[in-house]
Amino acid sequence: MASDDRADRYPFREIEPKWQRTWEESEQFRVTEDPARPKYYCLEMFPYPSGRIHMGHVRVYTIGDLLARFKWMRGFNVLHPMGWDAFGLPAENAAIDNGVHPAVWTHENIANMKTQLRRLGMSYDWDRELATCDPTYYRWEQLVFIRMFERGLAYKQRSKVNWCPSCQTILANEQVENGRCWRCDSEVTTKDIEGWFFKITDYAEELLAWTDKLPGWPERVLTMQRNWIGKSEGAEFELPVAGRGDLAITIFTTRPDTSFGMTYAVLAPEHPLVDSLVANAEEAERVKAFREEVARETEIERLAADRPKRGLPLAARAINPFTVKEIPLFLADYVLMGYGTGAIMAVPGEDQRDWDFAKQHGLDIIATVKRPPEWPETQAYTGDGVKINSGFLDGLTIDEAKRKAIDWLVAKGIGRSKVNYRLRDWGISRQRYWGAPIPILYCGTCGMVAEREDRLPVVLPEDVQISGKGGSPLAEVASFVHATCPKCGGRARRDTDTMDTFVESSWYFLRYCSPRYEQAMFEREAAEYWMPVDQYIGGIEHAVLHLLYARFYTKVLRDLGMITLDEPFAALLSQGMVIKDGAKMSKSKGNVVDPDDMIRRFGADATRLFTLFAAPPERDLEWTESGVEGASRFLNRLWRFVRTHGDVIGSGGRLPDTLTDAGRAFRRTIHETISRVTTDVERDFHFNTAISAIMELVNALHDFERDSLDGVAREERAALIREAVEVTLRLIGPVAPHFAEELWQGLGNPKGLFTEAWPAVDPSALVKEQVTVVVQVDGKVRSRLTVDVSAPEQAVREQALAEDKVRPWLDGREVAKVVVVPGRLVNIVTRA
RNA sequence: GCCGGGGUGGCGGAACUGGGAGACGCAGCGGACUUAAAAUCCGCUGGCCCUGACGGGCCGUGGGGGUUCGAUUCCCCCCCUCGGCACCA
Repeated sequence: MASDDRADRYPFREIEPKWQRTWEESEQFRVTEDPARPKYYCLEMFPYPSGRIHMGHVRVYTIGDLLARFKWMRGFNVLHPMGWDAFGLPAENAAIDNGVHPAVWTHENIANMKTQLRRLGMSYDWDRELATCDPTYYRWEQLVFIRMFERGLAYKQRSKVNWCPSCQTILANEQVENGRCWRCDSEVTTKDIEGWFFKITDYAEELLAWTDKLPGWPERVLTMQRNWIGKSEGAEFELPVAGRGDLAITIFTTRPDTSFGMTYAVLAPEHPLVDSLVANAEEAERVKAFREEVARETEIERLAADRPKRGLPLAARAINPFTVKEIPLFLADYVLMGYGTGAIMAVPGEDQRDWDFAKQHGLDIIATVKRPPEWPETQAYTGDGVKINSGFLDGLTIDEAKRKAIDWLVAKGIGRSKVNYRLRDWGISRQRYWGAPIPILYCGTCGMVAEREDRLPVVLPEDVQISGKGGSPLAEVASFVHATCPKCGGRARRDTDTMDTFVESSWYFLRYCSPRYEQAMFEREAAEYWMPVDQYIGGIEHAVLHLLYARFYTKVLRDLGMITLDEPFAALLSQGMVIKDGAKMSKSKGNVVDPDDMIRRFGADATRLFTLFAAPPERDLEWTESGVEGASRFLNRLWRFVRTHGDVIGSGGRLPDTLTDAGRAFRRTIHETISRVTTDVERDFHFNTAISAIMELVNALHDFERDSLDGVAREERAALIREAVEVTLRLIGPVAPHFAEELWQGLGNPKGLFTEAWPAVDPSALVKEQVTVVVQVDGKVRSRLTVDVSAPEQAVREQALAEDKVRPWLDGREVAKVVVVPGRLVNIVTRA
């Protein structure tokens, strides 16, 4: 037992708490703005205080800490803050289950998790810690809410919204995943109620345009956001209803060029025009039955692929304005009220859905694009081609025809070009307690009124009965609900909804810049200095949630004149999940690894080392205990080396002017390692290969120590070993900070490791006199040569051709060509 | 269906700009130390084949084609897989 207490193992249980205390007491990672130094804002997505950290947290925060410490050593002024995304449903559920108040539960969890993060040795500026449930925090988003309300960017509307029956609240579209609640996985239903929305659709075009201007973001995240915004360009125009001069159906299409092929049109079942289109009571009855049939489908059923399309023909007919022919009208479930105009022109010739529907109902199909000869008769054609059967569009390409068709619509005054987005406004009302109150009141005389800014914050009351029975618990708190009207002073009632917790996380990165500032959301100069976040790190699950909301909110703050900033996050790193036995860690699978347990058994540094080493950051990380043991073994090996060679390292002084061959080779390894680790960390985020390079250096150090006793002068040997050790400790510092700091200061270095500069590459150490050149015959390696770097190409070629191992391969063949890549290889190409 | 990742030893993963495939680590095997084990240290470790041995050959980065003196890397087609969007007109 307790084998890790043996003398040949480093005492992480002593040194880790020791250095954590020292760094904190010396306020080493406390920062202020300093225009003289380049700034680096390193931010990891802040955690929800669920109670305990998990391996996913360890992974993100380890990556962030590595970068922050690295940037410190690179001379940056580093802002590396931490805080708590403290509002949200789990706190309320805990209250319902255990009777503990959400505030109490949340603060206890924060205290726990803070202790855990400290045990990992994170370099946070704890002075900037914040919790979003604090009134001094959320008061500012209430202020912004009011300003958004005044500008129409926040509005209240009754509409069909996503409703989670289990969480008893509205969900934003982004919070519904495959028809299920993002948090509790219950099936989402729809509900027709009033709620508050942020007008994110006003920013759809800008949010989309900037996805092409964020080179530091991973492509997959940008793609997800583009898909989510879902821009489509086309035209909108009117179809007159035959015999009804008063009625026209507006449709949206991305293919106005195919208008001559429109052989029918379709309305969404719930389209408002339908009631005025029905001919008689009998038809009204059929429409009603059809609507009910469609409405019965659940969200999940609607998502199922290859459903047969349900349709109902109407007696009324429309007129295709291009052909001036009457066409049938249908209601069908494949047309959605929520997109475009809720009505389409159907072109079965060039749209597979319309084709399927037309076949089902025996409707006409007209091709308006010339098909390739081998095109099957059984499906719509969506490819390129020349327009046919299309009147004045005949002979044009699709793009030309689109433009000409739109021009024609505009000239006739019945249509226009139109851009549609899939993105919907952000529903932010939550019928729950543990969130920031919406600062709106309802007055009998003045109606809906925003709270006066000088009466903010609207504080969330603490004396609340939380039943979980539904409806906002705030509605039961008389002292909260009854207030005076900010306008007339009369009696008014407060809005009892709270804001989506994603509102708090949409600006916390700005608050970190001046977390105690009392005059505004943030101190402008501080924010202008620190923003944007230079490196943001977090999980892919927020690709279209938090990361879209935060981008939107930042643009709103900019347009409110609060800051000049277009985008909050210059670069984003989406780290992969931590998995075990091939699956995401979960209690039900029983494959959860507890960070505290790892820290207790292997120490924070070995845990950190393993999470960085086992996989590149953006990929999933398979947790293996033997891997952690390997990480621990490496640290112990280095520890033993430094401890048992103290005398050699201590006696290491200035390097002699000239080195032995062995010494020069070793020194080249040292400096090549610095170079590799630096680019791996700084440019590529290849932390795993950075660590393997350091491991190679340590291996080389052992070899050099052993092999240099003879043949290398004692001064040279000691100086090189010292250089190698000091370089290694500085390189491994950001990965295993306690370990490196202990050894570093143990060598008698007076200053802390993280106030030291990152090691610099000595270019002269990289110079090679000789290189190994591969000799190939017809692309296959047959020999290797060691030649002087300066050897002329001709000489290398001749030496290669004369090689003993090469000549047999040339026997009976003629040399056709010799390719020489200087310093790399010679390829001798032969023919019979 | 559209968009975006990815596919390399027993495993995690490496490979600059088209130039030695498999770095580093895990697991495994052999040896040293030990009464023994653990720990540690040294060595081997893609597959197939030839050789008594020293050595050597062939194959090999999802599959098929192509470009090239040379392809894990570039181009075309296909398969598998993960993620996003999706009766979105």
